[in-house]
Amino acid sequence: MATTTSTTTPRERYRAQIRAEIKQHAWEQIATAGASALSLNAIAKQMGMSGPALYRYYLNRDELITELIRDAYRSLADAIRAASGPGTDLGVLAHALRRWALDDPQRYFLIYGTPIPGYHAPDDTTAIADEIMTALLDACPPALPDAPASPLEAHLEEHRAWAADHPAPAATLRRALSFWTRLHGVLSLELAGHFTGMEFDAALLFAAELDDLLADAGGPPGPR
Amino acid sequence: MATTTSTTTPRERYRAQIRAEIKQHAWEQIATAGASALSLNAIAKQMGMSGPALYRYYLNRDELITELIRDAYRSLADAIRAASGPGTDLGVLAHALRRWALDDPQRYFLIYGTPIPGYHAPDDTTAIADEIMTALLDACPPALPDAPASPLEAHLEEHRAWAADHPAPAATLRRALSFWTRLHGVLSLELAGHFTGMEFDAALLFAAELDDLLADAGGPPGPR
DNA sequence: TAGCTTTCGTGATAGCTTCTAACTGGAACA
DNA sequence: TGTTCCAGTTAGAAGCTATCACGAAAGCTA
Repeated sequence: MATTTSTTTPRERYRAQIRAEIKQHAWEQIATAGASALSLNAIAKQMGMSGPALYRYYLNRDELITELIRDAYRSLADAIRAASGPGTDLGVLAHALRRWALDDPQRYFLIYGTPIPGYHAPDDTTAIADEIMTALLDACPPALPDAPASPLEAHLEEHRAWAADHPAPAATLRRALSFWTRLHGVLSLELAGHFTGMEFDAALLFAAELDDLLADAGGPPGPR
Repeated sequence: MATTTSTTTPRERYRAQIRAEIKQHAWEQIATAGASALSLNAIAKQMGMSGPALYRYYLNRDELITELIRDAYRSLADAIRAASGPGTDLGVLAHALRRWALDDPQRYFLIYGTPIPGYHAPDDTTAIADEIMTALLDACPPALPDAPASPLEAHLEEHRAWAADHPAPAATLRRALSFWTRLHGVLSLELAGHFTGMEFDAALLFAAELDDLLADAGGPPGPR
């Protein structure tokens, strides 16, 4: 039996484990009380040690939250990539997104929720966001060549730096943006509970919006 | 010159003025640092009095925030109503919504941002939400009678308690929901800064989404 | 006008938070 | 077997929410 000889020192392994344990408790707190209620002190007590001990592992509360945001982004990108493939369409991606969001709403809001005015997301999250956008563009069906370019598409033709390394035409960029904003619109309101008073099934609204997005690709009229 | 004889006592008037002043400082704090950073202590100091004094005017921090949420809802409803009228279409409403949102992003997020798991919005906000939804339904163009009913519309036909006092058909309800979720999707991501990296103009995306919503009403194909 | 009552603002205090500083004990390493 | 490094401790500063008891001021009423 080959015990995997790691290149890390015992101290490093211990450190990594404690850091992971801290994050796990942090996620539990966030899921039940939201990110604003996250308390380093409470985490320390749950782990059976005194408050200041955690500062050996995270510089401060912000650094921990930043890492949680990074992990959330990473997790979303993984979920999207797991659903992506050579023949995937937007529908598969959409349902992967929805399942990921419903799986832990507060994790979703950590990325797409209320921004803190002063706070800036770490740089590597933009790389992950790019990765997600690329998967999205890949899944977009090829645009119809005969459709007239809208003002937005003309604008995107000249402002496509965010998709510079993707060959998709402006019509596809616009489709990807609509996919993103429309599904986020439904998901965000659903997760925030804005539909609770009304008795309809948010899943059907999500599906209908998705249908519209897919229908606009093929030939038929699309609206209803 | 008739000095308006008010029915309120001096004490009540003073109280109302201080409460308003507190709220004003609260809005400033929220605009610059977000709602989670709102500090009663800091407000008291800004007003030149000691911390506990504020508890004469608001039971606690939550009650102040609740009132701010109520005011935000009220303000949104007023903005929508001001834009509404006998002949208004969805476009006018959409731009009123967008202007209101851009005017104070944190106020928008106070309503539509990350929900606090434990917190429940006050009951009267649902009444205001209904008012907004009614204005929205009123502005929706009459649905085409020949369009086939989608699964969502069939579902809405049976779950329309939230629009019980409005004669609009299911197709219109679906249109209103799409209007809400799509525009919120664009606005929310724009205000949260998720478009900042990409260089395109969010206003054009908003306009394009609005065009799609309006086009689906009239006859022509709609997509592009 | 005089006195009573209500209410406003204060300082003190408890308990929570983040975060720093100094110290101790033990594990890893040479 | 030392020596070094680091984890975790307690103490403490500064901030927060929130409660309490007190004094003072303002309004209401006789």
